[in-house]
Amino acid sequence: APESPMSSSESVKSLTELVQQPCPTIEMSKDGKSQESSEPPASESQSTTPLPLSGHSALSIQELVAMSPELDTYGITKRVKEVLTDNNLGQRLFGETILGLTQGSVSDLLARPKPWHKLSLKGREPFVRMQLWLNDPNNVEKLMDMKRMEKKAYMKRRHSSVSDSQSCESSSAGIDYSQGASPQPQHQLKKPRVVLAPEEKEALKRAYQQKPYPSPKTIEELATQLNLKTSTVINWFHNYRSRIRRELFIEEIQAGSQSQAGSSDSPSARSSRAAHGSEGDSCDGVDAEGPPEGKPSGPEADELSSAAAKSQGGPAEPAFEAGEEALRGARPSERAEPESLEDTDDEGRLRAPRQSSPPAPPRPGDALETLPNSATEGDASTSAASTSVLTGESSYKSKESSEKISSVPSTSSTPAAGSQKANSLQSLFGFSEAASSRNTRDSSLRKKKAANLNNIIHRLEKAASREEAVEWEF
DNA sequence: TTAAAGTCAATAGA
DNA sequence: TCTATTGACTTTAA
Repeated sequence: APESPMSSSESVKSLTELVQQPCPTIEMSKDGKSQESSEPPASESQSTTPLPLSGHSALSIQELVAMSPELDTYGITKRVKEVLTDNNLGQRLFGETILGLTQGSVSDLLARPKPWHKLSLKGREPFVRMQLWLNDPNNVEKLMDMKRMEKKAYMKRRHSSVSDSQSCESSSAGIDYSQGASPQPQHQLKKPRVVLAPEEKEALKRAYQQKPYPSPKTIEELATQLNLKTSTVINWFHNYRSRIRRELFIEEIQAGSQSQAGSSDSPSARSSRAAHGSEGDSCDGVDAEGPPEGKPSGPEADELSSAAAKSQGGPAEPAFEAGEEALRGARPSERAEPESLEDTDDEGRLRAPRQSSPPAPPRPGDALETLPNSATEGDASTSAASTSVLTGESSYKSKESSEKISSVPSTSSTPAAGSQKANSLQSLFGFSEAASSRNTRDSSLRKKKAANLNNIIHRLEKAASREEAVEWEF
């Protein structure tokens, strides 16, 4: 990001002006996909930002991001969701035209926003775009227009293709057809998507509980036992770790916002929260937040924690047993000897489901639950420190910041709004509603944090083994 | 080099 | 048709 030579106050001002701009023009990007551009962060060229900045474009989006005050990502997504649903606008349209992201990414982003201070510059971009969009008084109209245009274009296309039977337009279509028609031609242009069986996921989760950062050897073993590609196992761990991390973030955010009792939730926002809350796990077993209304450990209960519990050597769990059975039948995977699948330390308790040893494996891990939740506590201070004059972006925030900070220090550093500058930005980046109030599920959160802590421990151990001298910060 | 962060895009389910 | 999930890939950061 371009470091701005401006003083903070100047940047506040310009940013304020910038974002407040009603935005007379929206040069719609021809196409949402702008990602590739990977413009150099320092680039001044405005042309590098194909998406509508919804405001004047003296600055590139990168610059905007760089000088943006801390934004309440959760509040922003909440509002965006409201606006979209209220106006019957889809994520795809919104994502492609406003954010330059695909539908899936948008869905993910809206459902699980990371706290601002946890985001990289790149990661902040969509939030800045969303904020700008929210501030644009004509945002909905514009999107509606887009929608209409798309529809029209679609109709037109369909029309022409109908009348002009032979060419179903688009060269790409040809590929698809040939692909579908003749299996032969190009051997899979695309490799088929791997879909892990529930049992495989279970096994991987248990492995994760045992070792969030498995050694290459362990990965190899897992892959062999589950009959998966090594890369699949590696990817799974990467994904799982990062998704667990995110779950923790939102847990904290929610815990924080609810602990300060915000009953002013708007219905739609509430419903959306509830919706994904009840969904349970978003990262497949990571459990977005476990049971919505405090069901302690039902079938839907926090998977992460239950996984931890499971891995603790608790009694065999029915579901799991079933899973093993399924795996046994489903996978022809010739499992190695009934030995510990893990090269794991001492206990080597983890076992992937295998034919030879159907009974539930002992599961280590429960102890985690009792661990202090220091897991993510680290950045509270740093983020707070990073909070600049620019902060104080939201009334919503400022209203709760103090409590939030005390209740959930690690969530998102919340600036204490106060200065005039902050106020001016409040109007800019202000959020109209209070945080949604939700029932806390402390234990769930605790468990997750414990898992995270476990994760950290692994890293510490790893680092220690490398004999690194480090100053640990937590 | 490795892990994290950020996305894509295929899919499933509503 | 829309949203959510998730394996894989790309980029970024350490």
